[in-house]
Amino acid sequence: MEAFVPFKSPRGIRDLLPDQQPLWRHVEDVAKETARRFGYQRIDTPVFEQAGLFVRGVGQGTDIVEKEMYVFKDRGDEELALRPEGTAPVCRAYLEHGMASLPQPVRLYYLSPIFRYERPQAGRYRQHHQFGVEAVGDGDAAVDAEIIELGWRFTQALGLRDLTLVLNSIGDKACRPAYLDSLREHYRTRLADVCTDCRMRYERNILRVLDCKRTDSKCQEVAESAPRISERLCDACRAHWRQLVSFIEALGIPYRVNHRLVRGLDYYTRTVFEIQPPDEGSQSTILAGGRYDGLIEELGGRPTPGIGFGTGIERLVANLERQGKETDVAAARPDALVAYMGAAAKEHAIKLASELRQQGLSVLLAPPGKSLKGQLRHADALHARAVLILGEDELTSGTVSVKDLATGEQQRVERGEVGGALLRSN
RNA sequence: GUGAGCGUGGCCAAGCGGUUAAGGCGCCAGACUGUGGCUCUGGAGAUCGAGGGUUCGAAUCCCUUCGCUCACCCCA
Repeated sequence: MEAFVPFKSPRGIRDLLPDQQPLWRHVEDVAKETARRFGYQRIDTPVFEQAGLFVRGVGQGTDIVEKEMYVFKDRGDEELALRPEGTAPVCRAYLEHGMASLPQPVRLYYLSPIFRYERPQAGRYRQHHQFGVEAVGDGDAAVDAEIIELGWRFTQALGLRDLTLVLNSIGDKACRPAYLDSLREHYRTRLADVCTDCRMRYERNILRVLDCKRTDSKCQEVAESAPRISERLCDACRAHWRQLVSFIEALGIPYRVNHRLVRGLDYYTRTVFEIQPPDEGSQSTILAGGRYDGLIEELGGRPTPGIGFGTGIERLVANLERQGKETDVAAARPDALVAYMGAAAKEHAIKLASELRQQGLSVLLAPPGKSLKGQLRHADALHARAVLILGEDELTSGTVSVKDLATGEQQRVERGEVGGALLRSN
C-alpha cells in the first residue's frame, strides 16, 4: 500500500491567491485600457490546439517545439498541445475566420495562459500568462512603430521605471540567408574559441550565437567581431528599418539598437524588439516581439505580414513588486456580517442576509455555534464594516441591532430599513 | 537536460548527536451569563519532506529519493 501523499500543484505551476489578485487585476486592466486606446480588440483562442499548428508556425527546430510543448492525444487520437505561445493561434484564427476580408491590419490582443515544460526558475513557470498584441495584414513600418509604442505605453502606464527598449532587424528571406552564410564563415575558423553551446548553435541555429552571454570563453569577442546584419540588409529591409527608427524617434520613445538581439522563434522577420528592466536578471525580459511576415503563409494562407509582442504578467508583477508597488486597490470587505443567537434567530438571519444581498450588499452569515463575542471577533477578523445582531429582543420587536465596527456605535433599526441604512453609511 | 543551495505545525522560525521539538504570527476559546479590535490566560495544530544507514541514542551525521529555490540552456 502506497503511503498517502497529499496532492500538490504540479511542478512550476502555482495558485494565484486572493492576496495577489488586486495587483493582477490592475495589470490586466491597464493592458485592456492600453489596447482599447490603440484600437485593438480582444480575442480568446483555446487553451490547446492541434500540435501541428505550433510545429509548423513556431518551427520544428525551436526549443519550444522540440522540448517544451505539453503534447497529448485525445480519445480520438488527435495530437494536441497546450498553447506554448500566443501568436500562432491568433494567426490560425485569422485564417479560420476569414479575417483577411476585414479592413487591414486586423488589430487583436489577448490575455491568456501559456504552457511550457521548462525547469522552473525565478520569473519562469510552466504555466504563465501573457498579454499579447498582434497586428495582422499590414507590413508598413508605421505598424511596427504602433505595436512598439503600445508596448512601451503599457509598461509606462503600469509605472515601471528605468526600462530599456531594444531594437534590431534580422532581415527577411531576401537578405538573411546570405548574412547567415557570412556569419557561419566568421565562426567556422573560430569554433575552438567558442563555448560548447555556441558550437551547437553553429550547427543548429547560427543566428543564436549572437546572443550568447558567456564570458568564460571568447564568445563575446567572436560575436562582437562578427558581421552585423544591419550592414547586410537588403534595400527593402533597410528602408523598413530606417523608417521604423525614425518613427520611434518621432514618438520620443528612448531606445537602443542591439545588433546582437535575435529571437528564438523561427517566424520572425525584420523587426525584433524587447523591453528589459534595469536589473540584470537572467530571464529579465518583460516584453518581446517582432514582425512575422512569413507566418500566415506558413500556416496555409496568402502571404500576409504581421507583427506583435507578448509580455509575461508574472514578470510584470514581479517587477512591480520589486519596485514596491502598493496594491492600492482596497481588499474586498464584506459590508456586514449577520450575527444571531438561538435556533429561532438563525432562520431570520439567513433570510436577512439573503435580502441584503439582493439589494447589492456583501453579506456573510456568522459561523454556527459561536457566542456573540465569538461572532463579533469573527466579523472583525474578516474586516466586516458592520455586524447585524439578531437576538430575542430584536426578534420580538422586528428590529435589528446594527453595530458599526469602525466606530463601535450601535443602534436599533427596523428590519426593513437595514439595507438602506447600510447603503447610506458606505 | 546540467549545476548549486535548501527542506522543522497554515506562515515565519530556534535547535546543529542525548530528557515530553523553543518562540512569534495566524486560528480557537475564556477573563460573571447578548458585544469585536488592545491586554492577559488557556487550547488545538509537527510521524522535524520521504526511505534507508551509522550510533546505546538523530530534526541534528552518511546515502538514496522527492520537492522547493537559484543559476545554465532557453524563454514572457
